[in-house]
Amino acid sequence: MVNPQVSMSDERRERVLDAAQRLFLKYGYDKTTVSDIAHEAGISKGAVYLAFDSKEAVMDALLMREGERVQEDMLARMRADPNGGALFALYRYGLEALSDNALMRAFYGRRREVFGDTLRRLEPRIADAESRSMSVEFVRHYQQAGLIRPELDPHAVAFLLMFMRYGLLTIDEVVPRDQSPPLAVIGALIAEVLQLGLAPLGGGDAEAGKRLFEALSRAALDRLKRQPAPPNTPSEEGGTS
Amino acid sequence: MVNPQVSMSDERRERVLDAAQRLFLKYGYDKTTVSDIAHEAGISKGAVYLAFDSKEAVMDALLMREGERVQEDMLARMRADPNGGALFALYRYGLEALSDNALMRAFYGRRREVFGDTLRRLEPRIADAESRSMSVEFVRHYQQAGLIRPELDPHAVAFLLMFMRYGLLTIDEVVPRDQSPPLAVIGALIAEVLQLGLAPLGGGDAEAGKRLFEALSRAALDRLKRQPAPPNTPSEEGGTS
DNA sequence: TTCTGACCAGAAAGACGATTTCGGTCATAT
DNA sequence: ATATGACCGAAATCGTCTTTCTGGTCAGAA
Repeated sequence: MVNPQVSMSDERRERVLDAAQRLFLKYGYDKTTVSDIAHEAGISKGAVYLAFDSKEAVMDALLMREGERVQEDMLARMRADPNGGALFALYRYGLEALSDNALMRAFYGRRREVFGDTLRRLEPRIADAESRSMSVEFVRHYQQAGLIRPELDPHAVAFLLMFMRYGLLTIDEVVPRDQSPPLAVIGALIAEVLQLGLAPLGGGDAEAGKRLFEALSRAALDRLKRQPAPPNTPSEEGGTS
Repeated sequence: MVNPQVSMSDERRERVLDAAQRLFLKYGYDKTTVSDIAHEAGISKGAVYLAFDSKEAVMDALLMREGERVQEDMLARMRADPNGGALFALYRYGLEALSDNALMRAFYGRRREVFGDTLRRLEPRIADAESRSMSVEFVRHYQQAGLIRPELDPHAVAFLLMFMRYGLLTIDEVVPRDQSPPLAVIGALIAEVLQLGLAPLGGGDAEAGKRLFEALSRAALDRLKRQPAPPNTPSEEGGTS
């Protein structure tokens, strides 16, 4: 069904996604119409439908693109740091990359103002992404690589990493972002605390961590890409009659 | 205005609060009527108004009572632990006490299903309670007492403690409570991580911490009690004309 | 071909009066 | 004194109808 041929409309798609991102973040998914997106992108409404099957497909493609960007960003930060493979650095860079991307921050924060009614549809994917990035399996791998102390309960550690990220990404509903300490300071502290609290004495082999993380995250992304399309959930509802 | 004489209707008040607590948690503030509360408490509606000025006053008194209970609970846990003055123990017991109180958990989690429209009115008080319990001043005191490493930025530490608690208390909107590791396990891990990550080597003087915390929390509670009534916010809205 | 914008059907958003609900009061009973 | 529950007015809810909006299509322009 999907045309394997990549036409020159790729740039068109990007512009639509750019426009959609701006408008979704500013007005929310529900209050943004397809005409608005077309106008913002400087094309006609029909052209949007040449590039995407539906409004939801625009959202999906946008999330995919931004998710990849976050991942690239995180990997770049990691590679730039000679000690970037240590758990503390990984987590820090992941958080920083996420926090720097407004759309993904809203995604993980499940902001209803931004995603509106499609949030329900996206929910499983958020949960999936969340568990993928800091799952129990992840923690086990790190324990085997000697980057997390082996005696710690991997479930508890995964949960800790999860709710810490959740808290950091969602607390700006309560404390405005500009009243919090700068992200770099927070990131550094989180990194330090996790390093001291979870890593073995000496911090483990940072290079091994770097390789491990790169492999794991690539594999996860590929798996995601291979998944063809998000299952349609036509808000099934009804009695038992 | 408040009658200084404590009548025997104190038990009546308690029963009303018990009833209100059950109903608020089960049906939410909006869907619970004063008649419902009266019925659940086994008295008439008029009697409710003999004990409280308004429905909002019931909510306020309930939150005050449960807040005190949480504090008592936390202090009890702390006192029971010979090492309870260490930062890690304090934070852990605070979280556990909070998590064990359904109403206060909903309060800190800003659950709209529970608090309904009054949530807006309560919001400042939540923020106040939040900052009170883990404020920058708090952290500074602990640094002076040698329980938190002095070189750490107190703002960052306070923010870390804040968003961690926020994340833990609110993540069960996403991950059902019964799918998370048991609170005791999480509490222990949090304690361990914070101890290793924030405390100086050796952990500092637990006794001093215990005394300090008790004093600080008592003072905070007293200050709160002295505050007469929450300011009425009649949802002011309108232009600048 | 490539793209446009008028067009459509179904959904959502008002309009609005009738009806019900609910916080709060008070005359009355105990 | 203490407590009750019928009562009140404001506000919310409901039901119904009308109007507007909006995702998606398609005949035709470029």
